[in-house]
Amino acid sequence: MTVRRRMRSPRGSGEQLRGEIITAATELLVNHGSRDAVSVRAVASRVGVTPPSIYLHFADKDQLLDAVTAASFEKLDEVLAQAGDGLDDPLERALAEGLGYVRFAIGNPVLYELAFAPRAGSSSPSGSMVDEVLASAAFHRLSQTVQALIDEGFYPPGDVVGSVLELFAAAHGVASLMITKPHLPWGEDLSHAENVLRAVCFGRAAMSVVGDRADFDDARTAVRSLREIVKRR
Amino acid sequence: MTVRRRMRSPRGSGEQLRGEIITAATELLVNHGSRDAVSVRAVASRVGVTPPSIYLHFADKDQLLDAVTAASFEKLDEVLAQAGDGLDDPLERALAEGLGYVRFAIGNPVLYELAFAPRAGSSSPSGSMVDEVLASAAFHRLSQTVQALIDEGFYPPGDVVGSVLELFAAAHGVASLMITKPHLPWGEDLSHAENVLRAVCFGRAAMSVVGDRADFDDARTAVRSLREIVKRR
DNA sequence: TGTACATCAGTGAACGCGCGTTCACTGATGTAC
DNA sequence: TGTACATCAGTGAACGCGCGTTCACTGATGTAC
Repeated sequence: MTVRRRMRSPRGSGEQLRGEIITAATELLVNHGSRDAVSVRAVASRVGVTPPSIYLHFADKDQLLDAVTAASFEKLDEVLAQAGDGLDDPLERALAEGLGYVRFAIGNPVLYELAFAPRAGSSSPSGSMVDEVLASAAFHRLSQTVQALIDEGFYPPGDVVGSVLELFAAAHGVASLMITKPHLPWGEDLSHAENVLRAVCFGRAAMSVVGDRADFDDARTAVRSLREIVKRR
Repeated sequence: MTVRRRMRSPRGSGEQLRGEIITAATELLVNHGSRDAVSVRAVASRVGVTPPSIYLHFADKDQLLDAVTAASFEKLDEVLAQAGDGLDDPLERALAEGLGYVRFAIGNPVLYELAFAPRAGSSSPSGSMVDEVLASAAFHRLSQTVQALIDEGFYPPGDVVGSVLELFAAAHGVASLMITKPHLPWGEDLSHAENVLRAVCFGRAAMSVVGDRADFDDARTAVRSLREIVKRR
């Protein structure tokens, strides 16, 4: 293995190495298919630096991985922004953002896995991590879309966060399953993901009409009525 | 640490140790909160046996973990059976089984994590693992429920597996998120999971009425019509 | 302008550790003759 | 009935490995007087 030695950073800019470390760790995750590939030694070697240098910028390995995850979340928000760009219809935007989410996840499976891997010590209710997800730009973006759905009268008003979490759970479920069980018959494209996202969007809206706590007789009646309407059209 | 030595198995029943090993590995996963707690040494010690003995029953550590996962899937099927037992209405059974699934997952988070952790070498299309999930008793059970939904006219006929995967993805999404992001506002009970499952069930049925590939104008119209119907009732 | 000193961005070598796995061996139990 | 042998269910000790992390040190660059 060729060990390229990195140029030493000029005086004022020691922070530069920090970014290079995060990038190198991310590349290791992406190129090799496993998070085991990310060792402090491997990261250091890729940057062209010795292992102790890592500790000049991160207290320990966990903090490095946290930084990688944070960077991924920022990247995710960019993808969502691009996916929903120019779509004025909030329903279409919700679908597009959901699909963008799934596409990002299955395009960066190991990164995604890391972001959603249970980290040791996460059981501690450490205040700041309560809204690690809630505070992310990506979550904020989805919230705006859901708020638009509410304003349009398609989604029930009130619990924006809850509705976002529903969408989030649906997108995460499809993405996570497609990544971890790739042999299941998902089809060639993202049509399965699209079906799930459409179903949950539409179902959320329709359930709110028949009542959140409605039993299934209501749902059944609603679907039958719907069928009549469509037939008559 | 007290090392209890296990009695040597009588002549014909060496297979007995196999079961004890799987049980011990499972308990290690459950008791400690991490899959790192499962080392060959730790498992052997818990059983009361020396590490090399493990290799009398499993070719390597991966095979041991595979066996643990398989045992978990069987346990899952039992939970689903219990959850749906006595419910003749397929809609209610679908919801109950979905909730049972989520309950099992969040009740056994580390076991669940292991079952859905990407394993090295899973990229090889090794024939037998294509339908590891599809062939499971749990999947078969959900298929029967979905088939009943189709027979009842609530779900669209045809793609049973696809519809099961939708339910599966929804349940997995909620469960996985609740496990890995426990600080998000899920509420005290499983009401959020219930909302998602209801939405996807109802949405699936309703989308099939307005057409699988219908654009969102149809969905919007359908929801408005639904609202009229409910208002008039 | 010269020089002593502080700071910064690292290096080099080593630490102890637990891991998965292998190898040669043991000793009780059953079986063949 | 006795005994040689095969088999079974393990043991005990060791292998090499890569890991996260620490510690004392270096050498270039800036700053104070």
